[in-house]
Amino acid sequence: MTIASDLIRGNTDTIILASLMKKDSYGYEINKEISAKTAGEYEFKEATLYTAFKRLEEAGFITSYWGEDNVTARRRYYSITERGKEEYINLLSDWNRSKNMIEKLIDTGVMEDGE
Amino acid sequence: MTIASDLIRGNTDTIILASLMKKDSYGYEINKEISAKTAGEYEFKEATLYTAFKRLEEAGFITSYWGEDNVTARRRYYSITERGKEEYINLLSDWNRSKNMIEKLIDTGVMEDGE
DNA sequence: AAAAAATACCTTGACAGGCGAAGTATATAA
DNA sequence: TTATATACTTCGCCTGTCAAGGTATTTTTT
Repeated sequence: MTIASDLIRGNTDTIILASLMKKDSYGYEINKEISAKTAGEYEFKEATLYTAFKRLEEAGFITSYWGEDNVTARRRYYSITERGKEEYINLLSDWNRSKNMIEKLIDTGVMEDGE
Repeated sequence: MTIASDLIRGNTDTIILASLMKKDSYGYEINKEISAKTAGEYEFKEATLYTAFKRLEEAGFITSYWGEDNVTARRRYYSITERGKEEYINLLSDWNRSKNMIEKLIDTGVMEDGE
């Protein structure tokens, strides 16, 4: 069962920023964390992920730096900025509001909760 | 406060089908119902709404017919099909799964519930 | 030693859905 | 008579996703 990407779409940035709220990280690792948290059910497509990084950096919500020489391939680390933290809070609030709205609009009582 | 359309995007069809689960209806009316249910917070843009009708009809999830001559302007009524009802159930289930996934991924504990 | 897989990043071009803008047509309210 | 409400339609732009392809290094397997 695949998750329709249009359902995740509006939350891409929020997911990335949420991850960076905890610690600096890089694309590959963020994706693996998402995969782990969702028991392998979800992961960004690479093009989507790196496009999102670019978008977020241009908007000033994250900054990036090359990781120290490490054992494996080179890594570009991302760090959330103050403005990014504010944005994350705003996006969370947007999600909560839209979630409630959607629930109000799509419920017809035909489905059990949690189904 | 506007709702980001990317947060609604994946639910456009679900919202329309949910409305048609209750009774046949037409574009303008569906939009007014949505506006009422959300206390004026949301409404589809016309182009979005009519594009969605076309998409749903081509997919066989709804059918349409012109309303009887009425007092105001002509109305194209839409009716949900059996396949449309199945699709609605599937979309509801998709929503529930993705909603849970998203919550798992965006929560960092910084925000109170319902905020 | 060679091949394959894992780690890690990047870019291009196509596609789909949302939507601003503009248009059509009728009825009612000011 | 002018504006507003009702009601639908189409065109073209914009944005985000993603298939496909590429680069480079390290580790594991054969």
